[in-house]
This record gives sequence, structure tokens and C-alpha cells, in this order.
Amino acid sequence: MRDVAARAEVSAMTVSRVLKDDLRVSGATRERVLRAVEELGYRRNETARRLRVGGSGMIGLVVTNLANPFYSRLALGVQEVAYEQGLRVLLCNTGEQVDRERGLVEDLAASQVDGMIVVPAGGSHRHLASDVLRGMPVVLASRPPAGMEADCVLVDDFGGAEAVTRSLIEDGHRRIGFLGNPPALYTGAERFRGYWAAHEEAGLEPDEHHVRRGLPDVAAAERAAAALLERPDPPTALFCTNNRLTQGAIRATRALGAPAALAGFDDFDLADVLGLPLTLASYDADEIGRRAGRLLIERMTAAPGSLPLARRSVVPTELIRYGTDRP
Amino acid sequence: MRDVAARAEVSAMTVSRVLKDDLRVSGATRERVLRAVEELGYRRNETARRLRVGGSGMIGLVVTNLANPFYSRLALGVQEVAYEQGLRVLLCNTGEQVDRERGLVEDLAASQVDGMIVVPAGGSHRHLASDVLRGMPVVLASRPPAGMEADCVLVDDFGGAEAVTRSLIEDGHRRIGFLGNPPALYTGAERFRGYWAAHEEAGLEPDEHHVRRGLPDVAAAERAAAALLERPDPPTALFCTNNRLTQGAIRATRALGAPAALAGFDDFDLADVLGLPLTLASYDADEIGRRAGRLLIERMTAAPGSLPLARRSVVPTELIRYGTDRP
DNA sequence: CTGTTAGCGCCTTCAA
DNA sequence: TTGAAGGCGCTAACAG
Repeated sequence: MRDVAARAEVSAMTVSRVLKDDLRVSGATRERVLRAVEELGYRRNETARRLRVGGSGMIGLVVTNLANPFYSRLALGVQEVAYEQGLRVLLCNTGEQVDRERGLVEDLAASQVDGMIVVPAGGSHRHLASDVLRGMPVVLASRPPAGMEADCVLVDDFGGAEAVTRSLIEDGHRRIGFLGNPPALYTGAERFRGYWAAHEEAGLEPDEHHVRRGLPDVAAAERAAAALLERPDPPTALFCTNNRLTQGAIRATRALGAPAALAGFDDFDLADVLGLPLTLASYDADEIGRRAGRLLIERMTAAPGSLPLARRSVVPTELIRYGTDRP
Repeated sequence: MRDVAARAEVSAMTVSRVLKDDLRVSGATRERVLRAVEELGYRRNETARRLRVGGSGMIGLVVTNLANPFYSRLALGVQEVAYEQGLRVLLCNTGEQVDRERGLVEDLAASQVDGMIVVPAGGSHRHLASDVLRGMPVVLASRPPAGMEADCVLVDDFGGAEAVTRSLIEDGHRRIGFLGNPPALYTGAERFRGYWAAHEEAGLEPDEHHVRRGLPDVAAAERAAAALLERPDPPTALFCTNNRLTQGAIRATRALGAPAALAGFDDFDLADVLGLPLTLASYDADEIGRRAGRLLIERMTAAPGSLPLARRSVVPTELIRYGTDRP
């Protein structure tokens, strides 16, 4: 900046003013400065600027697994609103490891991010509490805060699961299997609640023998689905709590030639092309990111105390039916 | 830091030394400092540190479309090696817009990133040239440099397309349709070359009437595939240059009940379950990110001039066949 | 409209 | 082993 100033024959302060579009600079001076900037290929040092003005112009985004399209879409949504606001995004991946999450959050705080959006991996969110982070704004995505207060954006897990299950019941299914991820996960628990509630509403009760929870991956889901379908009293439909489990179930029904109807959470590519009766609770993953971004930015710009403590935004699900009109 | 120093009754300099694991601090002093750090919940200000020591401990990652699993996997790979090295990743999405890319790259440079990995959107890469970026290390991913020199990591687009096409020819196909993305894209051009070369090797020549290039999305691919399949001399197989085009082709064959064999680039979930004859050139998208990360880090740490100017790393493809043993 | 002074929080250098 | 001085590049506050 000193070099630019020298070349334009002004003070560094004037260069600084031109670069921030300060109006109190004469047109001629501005021109000279801009020319010097151009000629020297000068670029303002953002690190130094930030040290002076505070903050960093960055927000942190911590997700559990970027390989899951759900989280990459979420990241895209965050990206969008951040870009509109001229904020940069520091992206971190925890691989569902709590200690790694803790370290990354710590790093982000040290990097002076202006706020962060976290998909929390583990049970305790103590390291995200406002006193630990010195009041740095935090928004949780996809899982609610535990043992602390924070804004969060959730999917309507309960409602979606309920709607899907109800739809199966309305189709006449009375034995509906359940393939679920670990119940320790919020989404797992909520979706199970929805499944159960839909049964209760219809005066039914699920058969515990048809319930398999704690399935970690596609292969486990496939095995569990196969085991259910090979029972003497097999379920006539399977409800799967996420896209990977649905895929496992699809494999199992295909392999066994079993006629079970499938239902699940999360839409996926080519679902329409499978030619299977498939009912899905779908939702807009980008929207979770966008909402989280907006909540965070509000929190960052609002006067402390002017916003409710822990706001909660719930993204609705939509019922999608595929292949039910095909043989 | 001053507060910590006061509490530990040492100078700020000593605190700084403890925090950087400088050995020349007595055990007792170190203990006292660490205790003070703990009690005050002190966290070193990375912005200030970086102003002093230079650099930023961050690398920039610019992708064209994070919603495409290919790029989110690439991002994951970059993330991995960055994390190992204690580097943070600033993630940007261009949506294939060249001017946006230009702006983001400029921002990253201003943010003092230590280097960047870019999936370039457009034709000219002038804004990524080393003189524009003042020698900041740049690695290109998935598309080669144009009009400049830089390290890059590519997929074996030619070889993959050639292998897939050859496999179709060996299956006896003589009329193989081609559904391609815009030829202006490097991958599009290379994959077309591979398709053509496999024909030449076999003493064949593709029928230009069976070639459709410049397809932007799934819907266009579906229409193009349908048009080809409804010709009086329809192709007996279709080669699609990416996963979205393959999906369009699948839709078309399903809708028409056409028996065409399909082949494509990029593996995808549930490909095995479709029950269609499907041959794919698959590759490890994470690996592209990891390699790009490693090349970048080498470039960042190597003495200028000690490394070859423009290194090129090519990720191999693997031939995968699905459903060919099914009716 | 433009410049001077001072300091953001840290670390390199030099001195004790 | 510890501390004091000075400055990284920028900008707020205060002249003029």
C-alpha cells in the first residue's frame, strides 16, 4: 500500500480510502490511485485489514461427512448465502469423530471466524457452548443442541416418517418393517417416533420383530432387510430411515425377488427409474444450509440479546411416490 | 496474551514461546503459563499471528458445482490431506461462471491463502497465471491448464472412454451412439476422442448421425437418447460421457422399452440394481482431491524452481460391468 | 479533501 | 531462560 501511495503521490491513508470506496476522495486522486493499483497489480492484504477492523469475513462450516450428498448440498446452501454477503466459508469434515470436531471448532475459533455452522457429531455439545466460544455465534444443522442453547435448523423428521408410514398404512399394509440408523442419533429417534405414531393413529401397533435399529451402512441394511423378508411372517413393506438404508433394502428385495413395498427418507437419483413401489419423504438439503446461513448472519449482525436465545427452524418434507402405477 | 502474561507473571514473549512449544522455557514457567491460559480460556489470535509470520495456513479450493458428487468427493480428498498438514480449506463454488471464478480467485489471493486448487470453469486461465497471482501456487483439477503453466490432476478421460467403447465393440455392438457434454469442455473432447479411437482400432467408424454432443443436463440427454433410439437405424448401445447423461439415457431406454446397452463415465449408486446392461468407466474422485492437495503442498514447501514447471498427474479409470448377466 | 499518529495481537531480533 | 523494542499491513480517530 505504501508503494501504491508513493506511485500515486498520496499518503497510504488515501489509498486505503479509495480501496474502501470512501467518498471523501477527489475524482482525480482516485483515478491516480486506481491507476497505480493497476500498474503495480496491488491487492490489499486481507489479513492485515482484518487484524485492524476485527473479525475475519469468514464463517466456519463443520460437517460430518462430505461424501454424503446430503451434506454437500447443505454446504452448497451455506455457500450461497455466504457468497451473497461477501463472506468466505472455511469447510471442515469430521468423519463423525467427536474429538476431531472439538479440535476443528477450536481451530475455527482461533481463526477468528465470525461464526460457525456445525453438524454436531456426538452427544455432548459442550465445546460449542457460548461461554466456551466466547459468544461466537453458532448454528447447529440437522441435529438439535444438547446440553446447551443454540439456533438450529432441522428436518421435519417426525412428520416425514409419520407421513410415509401413514401412506403405507393407507395402502393397506399392516406389517411394516423398520430399518433404522442408531437410535442415539436424533434423526433416528425422531423417525422411529414418526413411524410409531402413524401406527398408533391408525389403531395399530408395530411388531417389534419387524424393527431393526442401529444399522450403520448399506450392507447391514441389506442383511437386515433380507432377514425380515425371510421370516415366516414377513413385513409387506419396509420403512428405511435414510437413503443408504433404502439402498440396502432395494438390494435385498431385488436379490430375493420379494414383493415388499419400500419407503424411506431422502430422495435419490434414479429412484423413479427403478420400477419399484417406493414412497419417500424428501426434503431440500440446500435449504437447510441456506436457512442455517441466514440464522447465522442474523446472529452475527444483531445486537447481543436482541434475538431469541435458541431459534429453531424446521424444513418440511414432501411425500414422493414412485413406481406405484407400474407392475 | 498480555492478560495471560500478567496472570502468569511473565512477559507476553514468554507466553508466545510456551504456545509455540519453544524449548527455551523452564518447566515451572511453562506450567504457570499453561495454567493461566486454561483459567482465562485464552486462544491465540491466528489472524495476528499470521500477519506477523506471513501466509495464512489456508488453501483455497474452487469448484464448479458442489452439488455434483464428483466435486464434493474431490473436496473431501483435498480436505483430508489439508487436515493432515494442519491446513484449513476455504471452499468456493463457481456454478461454472467464469467471472465468478475470477472474483473468487482474486478474493482468495487477497485472503493470503498459501495456495489454491481450482477446477477451472472457462476457457482462459489467464487469471490463474503465476504472474497475476504473484507466484502463488496453483493446482488445476479435472481440467488441464490453458494458456498458462500449472500443475494439474486429470482423469484418464481418453483411456476410460476408449476402454468402455472397446468393451461395447467386443460385445458385438457396431452402432454405438454417443451422448456428450459440450466439446468445449476438456473432458468432453477427450472422451469423444477415446470413443472414436476405439472404433478406429477395430477398423470401424462411428456414424455421425449417432453422435449428439453439447448436452447440458439430464433432460437434454433423455431427449437425445430417445431421438437416437427412435431412428430407423437405432444404435444398439449408447455411450454417455458423464453420470447425468447416463441417467438421461436410462430414462429414455426405460420409457421406450428399448433394449439398448448403456455405457458411461462415472459410477453411481444403485447402478448394480437397475438390472440393465451397463458398462462404466469409474474412478476415484477422492483421489483427484488428494493428489491435487499433495501437489499443492509440495509446491508450497518447495524452493522456487526446484520443481518441474507443470507437473501432470493422471488418475486411472476402472471398467465396471453391471447387469450383463441378467436378462 | 488529505495526512499524521497510533495501535490491532503477535513474533523476530537483540539484549540481559 | 527471560524480557524489551519494533514492526508485519492496515485503518480509526483526529487534525488541518
